[in-house]
Amino acid sequence: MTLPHPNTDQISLPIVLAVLGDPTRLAIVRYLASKEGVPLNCSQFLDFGSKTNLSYHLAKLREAGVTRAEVVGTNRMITLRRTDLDARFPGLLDSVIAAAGDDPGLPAVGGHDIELPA
Amino acid sequence: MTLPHPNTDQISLPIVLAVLGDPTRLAIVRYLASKEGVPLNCSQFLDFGSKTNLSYHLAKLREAGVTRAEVVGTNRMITLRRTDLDARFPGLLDSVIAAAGDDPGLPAVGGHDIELPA
DNA sequence: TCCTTAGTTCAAAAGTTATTGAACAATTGG
DNA sequence: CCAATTGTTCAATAACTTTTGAACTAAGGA
Repeated sequence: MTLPHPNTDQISLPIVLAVLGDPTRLAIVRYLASKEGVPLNCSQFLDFGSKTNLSYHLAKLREAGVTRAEVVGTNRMITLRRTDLDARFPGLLDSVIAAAGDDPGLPAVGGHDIELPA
Repeated sequence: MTLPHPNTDQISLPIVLAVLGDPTRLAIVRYLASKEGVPLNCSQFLDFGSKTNLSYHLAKLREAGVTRAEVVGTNRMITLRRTDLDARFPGLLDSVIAAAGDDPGLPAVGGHDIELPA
């Protein structure tokens, strides 16, 4: 059970830009970038939309080649395709994330503080 | 007769990304970047669409803060807002233009060779 | 096995964007 | 003034995107 992803060389600039041009998806990518290296499942994005809506936006991100989704049991572990994006479009992701961080029109990346077991 | 443009600090990242996510507009921006410093009027973009359609796309670019349009007689001289974009979103425009140049899925920037007077 | 959890799929509705042609406005040159 | 040039606006349409709830699948635990 693997989900379809484009190869690195199939990632298209206009599609990536259009996908990042949606505020919900930009927020998701910002959050992923802030937790880089940590695979997150879909429930951890529920602040950004309903379950159904997230399924839609996460599929868009995956199909554009921005994220990778790995099936682990009933979970989809989502990661940023940072290495692939940097190889394909050097500097693009960094400048987008830096720009999003500076944009006062966008919400700060949420805490999502993890409750650690006592 | 001046056309409305956002101030530099009003330029919004998701809007810029969405605007650049359209292939026609990305081509226009690439062309503008390749002719940087040279103000172009709308007719010089006719390769990218019909007159009406260009009016639509150029308005989107202008309203997003990506281009500036100056009224000179019956012409609108179009320029990239490179300085403003670089100030607002450092590195973004450069990485987008570099990425577009590398994307084999996108057409090369057209020649539009100017006929110099003899 | 049954129940729960995680996420997808489907169809409908609502909203947005892109494209077109016809009509229009404004400036320039003859 | 008249005609040409430059570009906009309008209305219609087509196409696409986003959002929603209900139904569904698949894996895991009791």
